[in-house]
Amino acid sequence: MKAPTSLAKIDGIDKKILRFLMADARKPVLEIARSIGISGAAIHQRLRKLEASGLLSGSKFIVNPKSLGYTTMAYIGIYLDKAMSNPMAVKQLEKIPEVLECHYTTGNWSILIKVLCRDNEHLMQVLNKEIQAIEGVSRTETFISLAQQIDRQISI
Amino acid sequence: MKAPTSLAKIDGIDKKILRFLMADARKPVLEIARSIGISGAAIHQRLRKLEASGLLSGSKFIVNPKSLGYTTMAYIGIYLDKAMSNPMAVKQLEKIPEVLECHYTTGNWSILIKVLCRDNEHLMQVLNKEIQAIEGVSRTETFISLAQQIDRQISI
DNA sequence: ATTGAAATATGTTCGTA
DNA sequence: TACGAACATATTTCAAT
Repeated sequence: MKAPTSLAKIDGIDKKILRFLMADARKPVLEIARSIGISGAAIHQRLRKLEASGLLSGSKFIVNPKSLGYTTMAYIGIYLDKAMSNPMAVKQLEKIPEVLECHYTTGNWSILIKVLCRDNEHLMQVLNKEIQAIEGVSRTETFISLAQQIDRQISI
Repeated sequence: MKAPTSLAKIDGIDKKILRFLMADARKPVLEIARSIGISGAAIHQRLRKLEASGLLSGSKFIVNPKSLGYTTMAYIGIYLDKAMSNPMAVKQLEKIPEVLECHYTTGNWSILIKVLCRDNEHLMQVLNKEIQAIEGVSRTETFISLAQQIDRQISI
C-alpha cells in the first residue's frame, strides 16, 4: 500500500471495475471485462495503476463471526490518564484479539474501540481483565451493539 | 450467505486456509495448497463447505478512502424521540452514502453510526443537512477519529 | 489506453481411494 | 476427506495501434 500523495483520478470505467470487486474480490477480471465491454488486458492494466496509486489496499475474505460463536459486539470509550500516552495504550490494545478497531478520538474519551466477544460474559472478562488492566486506563463506557444494521464501504 | 444454525466446526487446516484468504482474497487456492501441503481440490472442497455453512460471507476489495479525498471519519451518537422507531431511522440513514455503519446500541444513544466525509466541512453538512433532518432525531454527539490505529477482523 | 493472441497458471469437476 | 488427472477458464505479458 502506498500513501496517496495526491488524489487518484478515476473515471467511470475504473468505478465500474471497483464496484464489481468491492462486492466480490474474486470476481474474474474477464467476467468484468465482458460485463462492461472492454478487454481483460485493459482491466488488468487499470487495476495495476489503481494499486500503484494506493487506491486499492488489498482484499479480504469476510468471515461471519456468528458462525464462530461471536455474537456480542460493543464499542468502548476509554478515558486515559494524562500520564498515559496514546501510542502506549494502543500497543497494549493490539495484544487483545477481541479489539477489532481503535480510534484516537476527539470528545469525551481518549480512545474509542470496537470489540467482538462471544457473549456478555466474555465481554465482561475482556473489560475487567484486559482493558481495565492496561496502565493508564482510568474509566470506560461501554455501548453494546444490539444489531448492526448498516455495514458498507465508501460509495464509488 | 446462510444464517448459522449451529457453530461451524473448523479444524487447523480450515484455519490456515482462512488466514490466507482473510489477508488476501485473491490468493490462488493452488498457492495456498502448496503452502500447507494438501491438494488444490481438497482446499476447494473445504471452501465450498465453509461457504455452505455460512462462515464465509464473501470477499471485498478494500479501497483506501484517502486516495479519494475522504479524510474525516467520525462516530455519531444519535438520540431518537420515543415516537421514532429505530427501523424508520435506519431506513433514512441508509440513503446517506457517508454513513458506513449503523448500530442499534444500549446506553445513552439509540443509534451509533460511523460516517466518512471528505473534511470537517463535509461532515458538518452531513450532520446538519442529512442527519439532523431525519424526523425523530433530537440530538447528536460527534466524535471525530483523529487516527484509526487498529483495523482488523476476528482472529482465527 | 486498448486490443488480440500466446504462454502460463489457476479453477473446477470427477472417478477413485 | 483427500488425491490426481483432465478439462475449462483466467491471468499475465507483449507487440501493435
